[in-house]
Amino acid sequence: MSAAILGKLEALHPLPDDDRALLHAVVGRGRPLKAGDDIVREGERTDVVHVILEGHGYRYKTLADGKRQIIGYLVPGDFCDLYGFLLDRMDHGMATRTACRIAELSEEHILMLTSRPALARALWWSELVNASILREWLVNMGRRTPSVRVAHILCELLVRLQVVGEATNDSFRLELSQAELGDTVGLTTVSVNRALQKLRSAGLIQQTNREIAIPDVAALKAFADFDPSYLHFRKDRDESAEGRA
Amino acid sequence: MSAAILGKLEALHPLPDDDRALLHAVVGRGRPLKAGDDIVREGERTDVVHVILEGHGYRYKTLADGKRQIIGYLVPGDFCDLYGFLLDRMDHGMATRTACRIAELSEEHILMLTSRPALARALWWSELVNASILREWLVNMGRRTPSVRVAHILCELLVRLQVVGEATNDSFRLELSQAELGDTVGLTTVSVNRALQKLRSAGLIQQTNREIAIPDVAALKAFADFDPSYLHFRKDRDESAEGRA
DNA sequence: CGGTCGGTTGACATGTCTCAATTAACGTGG
DNA sequence: CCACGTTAATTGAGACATGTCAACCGACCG
Repeated sequence: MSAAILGKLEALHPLPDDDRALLHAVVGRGRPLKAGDDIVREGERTDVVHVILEGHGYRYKTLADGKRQIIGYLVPGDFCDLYGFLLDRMDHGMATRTACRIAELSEEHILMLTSRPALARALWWSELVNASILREWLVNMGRRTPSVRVAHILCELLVRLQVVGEATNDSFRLELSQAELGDTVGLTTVSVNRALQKLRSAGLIQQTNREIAIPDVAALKAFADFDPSYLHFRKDRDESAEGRA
Repeated sequence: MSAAILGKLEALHPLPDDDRALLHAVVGRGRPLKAGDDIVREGERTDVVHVILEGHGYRYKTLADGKRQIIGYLVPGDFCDLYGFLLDRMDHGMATRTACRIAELSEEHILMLTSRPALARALWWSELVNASILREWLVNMGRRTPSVRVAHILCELLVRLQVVGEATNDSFRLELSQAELGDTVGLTTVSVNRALQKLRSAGLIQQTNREIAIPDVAALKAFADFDPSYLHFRKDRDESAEGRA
C-alpha cells in the first residue's frame, strides 16, 4: 500500500534503498479517515505533517459568503503541510473526498527525512510542482472557456493519476462531484454539467457513472490546450514532444 | 539600493550580520534592464538565478491564442527562479514592467547562500509565501466579483509594497496598466476600468494618474474580503487582528 | 420503501466580453 | 517648447454566455 508513496516521490528520482526503508519506517501504516473528514482546518496551527497514504482529498478555502474554492488535489504520496514548520499557520483547509489512510509525522521525523539529500530533494521538488500546478490552474480559470477548463482538468487528472498507478492510458475514475469540479475551476454546477455534455457530444470523453474514458487522448489534450510540461514529469516531456510532432 | 533585498528577506527573520554581508557580496550591483524586457522566456532552461534588486516585474504565461495570464508579481528582493535547479525548465516567463536592476547568481552562489541556515530558511519561506499568494489569487479569480477582485489585488499590493518600503500607510504607485491588471485577475481591460470606476465612486479609492490613495484602508479591506494572513507576514497578523476588532 | 445526494434540464436575468470609437496622457523629435 | 505619434484610459452599444432559480430524475443507502 505504501508503494504509492514511493510512486509519487520517485517521479522525480528513484530513491536509494535505505531512504526508501527509512521512509516506510517513519510513515508506518497511518490512520484511517472517512470521506469528507477534515484533515486540517483553515487557520489551524499544526505541529505534524500529514502524509496521504491512500485515498484522495483536496485543499480548499472558504469565503465569507460560504462559497468555496478548491486550490489543490491531494493524492497518495503527498506531504500535505510540509511547510507547516516554516509558515506559522495553515492558510487553507484540507479535507478528504474518499476514505483515506493518513500518516502524521513529527518535526523530528521530517528532519530525519530531509537530512537525506535524495529525500529532501524529492520533497521540495514535490512542493515546487504543486506551485507550478497552481500557476496552470490560474491560467485555466483566468483565460479559458468553461468546456476547455473542464477538459484541461480532466487531462491533468489523467496524467497525475497515471503517475500513482490509478489511471490507465486513457481512463480513470473521477472521484469528484460536479460541484467539486466547479469549485476547482470556478464554475457553477450547472455550467460544469453543460461543459461535460459538450465534451461528451463532441466525442472527446465517455462517461459511465464516475468512470471517464477518453477515446482519443491527443484530441482531448489538443482541445484542452493541455501541455503537461507544467507537471514537470520527466516522462511527459518526451510524450508531449511526440504528441506535438 | 540593495537594502530592499534585505527588507524582503527580513520580513521572515532578521539575518545575522555575516549572512547579510555574504548576500550583498554575492548579489553585487546587478545589471540594468529596460521596462518590458524579458528576464526569462517560457520553456527556457537557465543555469542562473535571477534576483530583482530594483524595479518591478511579473511572471506570466501565454496561451496559444495570444491571451496572457499574469501569475505573479516580482518585487525587489525576489529570487525569481530559485527552483530552476530542481525543476528542469521554466514553466512560465518573466518580464520587467519598469526599469530594473537584476543580479544573476550561479549555482555555486546559491549553494553558498543556502548553506547558511538563516538564509536558506528565508529563501524557502519566500518561495512558500509565493505559493500561498497563488492560492489566494485562485480564490480571487474563481469566486469573487470583478470589483471585489480588483479591490483585493489593490489591498495586496498595498501591503506587499509597504514591506519593501514602496508604499505609505494608505497609498502607493500602481505600476500596472489596466490591461495588466486584467491579465492578473482574469478580466478584460474594459471590465477592469469599470471595476475601478465603481471603487472610485464608492469612495473606496482615489486615483490620480497611477497613484492610488485609500481614504479608509479598513473599508477597502472589508469590501475586498481581504485577510492578509495568506501573506504570512508576522506584523500583519497583529494588524489584521486590530483591524478586525 | 423513503430520503438524501448528485446529476440533468429549462427559463430567465444578469453580467461580462467584444467591437469600436473617443479622449487623455506621455514621450519623442523637430 | 510645441507638434505629433503612441500608448493608456474611457465610454457606448450589442451579442453572448454564465449564473440563478427551480424543478425533476435517478441512484444509492439506510
